[in-house]
Amino acid sequence: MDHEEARARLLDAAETEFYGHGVRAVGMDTIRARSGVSLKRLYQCFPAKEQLVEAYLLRRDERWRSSLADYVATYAHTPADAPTAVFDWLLEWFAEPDFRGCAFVNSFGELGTDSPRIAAAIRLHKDAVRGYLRSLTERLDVADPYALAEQLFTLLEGATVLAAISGDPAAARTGRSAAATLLAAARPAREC
Amino acid sequence: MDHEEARARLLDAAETEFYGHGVRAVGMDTIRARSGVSLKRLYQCFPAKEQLVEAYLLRRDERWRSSLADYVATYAHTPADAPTAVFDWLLEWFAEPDFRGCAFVNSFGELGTDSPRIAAAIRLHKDAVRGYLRSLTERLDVADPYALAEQLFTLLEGATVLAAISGDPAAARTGRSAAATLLAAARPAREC
DNA sequence: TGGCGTGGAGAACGTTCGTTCTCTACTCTA
DNA sequence: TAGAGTAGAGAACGAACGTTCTCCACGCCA
Repeated sequence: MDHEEARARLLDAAETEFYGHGVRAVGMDTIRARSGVSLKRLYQCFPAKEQLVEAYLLRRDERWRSSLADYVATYAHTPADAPTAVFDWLLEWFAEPDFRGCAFVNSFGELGTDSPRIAAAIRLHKDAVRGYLRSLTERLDVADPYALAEQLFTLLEGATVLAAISGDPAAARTGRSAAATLLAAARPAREC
Repeated sequence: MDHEEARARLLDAAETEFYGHGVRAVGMDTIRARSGVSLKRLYQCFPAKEQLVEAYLLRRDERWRSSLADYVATYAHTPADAPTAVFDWLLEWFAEPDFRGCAFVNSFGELGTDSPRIAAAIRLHKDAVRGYLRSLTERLDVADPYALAEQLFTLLEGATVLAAISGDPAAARTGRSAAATLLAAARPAREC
């Protein structure tokens, strides 16, 4: 097992355990056991737990946004369909058996106050999502695409929180219907 | 100091510390030090940390909803103003210096998987908020008040998450404008 | 073949956790 | 004043944490 594979297995274990139970609830020995990587190599790859958490969040950010963007690119045939497609993707995510809300929101609640590095990684993710939503609304014929993107972002975050706590993926449908209404209201009123 | 005062001081300390730093980050000795209640009395009032956390959440639920409902009752002069008044209250909450997001969302991320009692307290709170929002939309002349309440709930949760992570209370204004648009769209289209 | 450096297994370190125990001081009642 | 019960301060306990260290087995160049 070379350095790259050890790193990947550590990040896989970190993602499963930290996302599933919270960061503070999981010890480094659990990461070692689940990854099959020795403690010595673990600390060679990540000199401290905080750096493992940070790397886990950065990798999850990239994968999460890629998955969303790929889905929207595939299923939204026109720019006007993109915002609702975001919520279709959310519905699939919420229905995954190990869904437990937004990893970044959960980590922020746990560590945001006491770890500036992790707080920064979390803000990086949220800003990237915001940027992605803006790229979708900028293509639409609306008066204020940034304001619309912020509203969609708010719905996305709210749906995620409510789906996690209630356990009901249908929260995505509420977000979707609200997004559709906001989208319709934001379009220049041609038909009037 | 009698039993009631000890209990209140413990809950005050628990609220400050658990909300400010997360539950797992705060030890029982910190609660003792901040409350001025001896460890022996602490364990007489709350035989385990989990029960202190549960009591902290239950008390916060009552106070949080009372504060919101009082504000809305005071400042919303018509039923139609109530939904946006909710977001006016949020703006004030977000601007408080120790605001750190929703205590229930944060606790759920930390403990929701491993502590059924705390998960239940969190769901109780969210269901109570849902019920309150429904009581507001039921008074409106809209086709589906429950669906509208769920949309408002989604915006409320999303605004809270984004305000906490970004540190910008303006997230409440985004929620407010989206709520106003949804409210207008939900009203029977008399004027058309 | 023989030394040598790398890597794994897991013991060990010091700290902190939740929780319990000990000891002392004080306050009531007879 | 003597005795009994309560409460506080804080030591003590076992477990778990993040991190480091020890020891041994194995693969490489002379």
